[in-house]
Amino acid sequence: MHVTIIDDNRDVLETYKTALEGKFNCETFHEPERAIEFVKQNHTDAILLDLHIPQKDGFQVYEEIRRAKNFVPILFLTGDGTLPAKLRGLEMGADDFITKPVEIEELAARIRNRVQLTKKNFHLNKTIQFKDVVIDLDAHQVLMAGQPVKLTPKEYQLLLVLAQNPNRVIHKDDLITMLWKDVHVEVNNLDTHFSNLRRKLKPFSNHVKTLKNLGYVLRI
Amino acid sequence: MHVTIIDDNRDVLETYKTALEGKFNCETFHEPERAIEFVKQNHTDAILLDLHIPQKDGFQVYEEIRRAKNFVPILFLTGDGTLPAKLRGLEMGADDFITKPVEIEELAARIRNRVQLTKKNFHLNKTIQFKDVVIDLDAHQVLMAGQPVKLTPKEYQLLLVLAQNPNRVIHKDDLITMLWKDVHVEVNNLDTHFSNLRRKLKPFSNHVKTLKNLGYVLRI
DNA sequence: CCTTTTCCTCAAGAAAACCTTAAGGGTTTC
DNA sequence: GAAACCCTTAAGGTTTTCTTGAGGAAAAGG
Repeated sequence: MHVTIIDDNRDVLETYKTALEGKFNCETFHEPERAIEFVKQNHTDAILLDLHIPQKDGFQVYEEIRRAKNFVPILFLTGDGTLPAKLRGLEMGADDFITKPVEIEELAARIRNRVQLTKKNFHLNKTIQFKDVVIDLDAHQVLMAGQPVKLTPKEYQLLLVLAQNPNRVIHKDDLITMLWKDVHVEVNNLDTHFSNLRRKLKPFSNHVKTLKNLGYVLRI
Repeated sequence: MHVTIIDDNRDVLETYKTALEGKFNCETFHEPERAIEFVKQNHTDAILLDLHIPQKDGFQVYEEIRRAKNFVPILFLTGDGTLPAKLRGLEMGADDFITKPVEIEELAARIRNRVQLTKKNFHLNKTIQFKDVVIDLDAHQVLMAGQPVKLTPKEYQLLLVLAQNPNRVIHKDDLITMLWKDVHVEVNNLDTHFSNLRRKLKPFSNHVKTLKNLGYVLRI
């Protein structure tokens, strides 16, 4: 199981890393930017996030990661156990809010707990079905009326992101970040792929809605 | 939101009930059997479960409820903060393990957090509701009596600001600042958007009141 | 009751965002 | 080396949304 730990204090980072090393594979970061970049591009089962990191506000880091990976468990682990901080963290949808000091065993248990619960729920949506359209997330395949639809990688990625977040608007910027990382492309590029996707997905394509100035959403 | 609280100590039960009463609809039980029966037959958004209840082991109660309702959030709330208890509770898949004493605000936040996460996993969105109008924040969609209402971005923003501050007058200048930042626009522009919004929201629109020389307010 | 101010509605032009098509350049496959 | 496939960009057309001004209605204040 892979756990990503983010904390500005290298000593603390090292402490937790060694303590958890036997139980998980740990990746540690003391620069939030690096961490965000890593998390976007690699799989991780859970993220341990300290609130007080210098360059960026911890809550802000949370938001960025959450936008990129909607379902990964993010646990706040912090020395700031004040009520307002807790309330805000929980309010934002953090998967846990753990105040230091904490026993390593409990910390590990809470991480495992979160990963376990996420998995339990995730298996609910391995395939997305609507009318005669089946999106099989595992098989990387889309079926319409039983017939496979041939999508290019970019088209499939787009559909996948939307399908994993049905009825949730995904911003154009986020889509571009997810598909192209840091490479700059024209916004129109995205439009073109959507155009092609819609053509191939007709008549299902009227479920792929555009929200002007915002982004796209899969309405089911 | 409905919360079911289970604790053998009636005083404690009463304490938490009154403390949470303003925030949730609470059902309290000091006999686990009754609680299990109730939970099986009624809807509840979350369950607060004390470990040390006499007739039955708390973990056992947990298992029974979990079997009956696989996805309802169950939070252990207990005075027994020993590590083994915590580990066991988390290991079993409890949604949280809270050690008394705990501030009511945090408790409430943790309950809300768990309910929210459960919704998210079932792809249920954050919403604001007034009468038969539902504002779906994730989908950026407004429903009236179940029917979608097509709003332009500006209209949606206006409605959202008012809905997030119900019964509070928002000054025109503030609205303009929120929607246009530093760009200068005629005040009439705002009026026009409100006019369009009201037309689309009829008959709900009589809740959108104008206060001359002050601003607008959403009266509920 | 009249004046002034503020607000509402309508209509039309302007602006912005979006969609589609087509063409060129990579890359992979045969 | 050719063909097929995919990605990217530009350009033009289309649609949607924004903005403004004007006239009338409603409220406020004397």
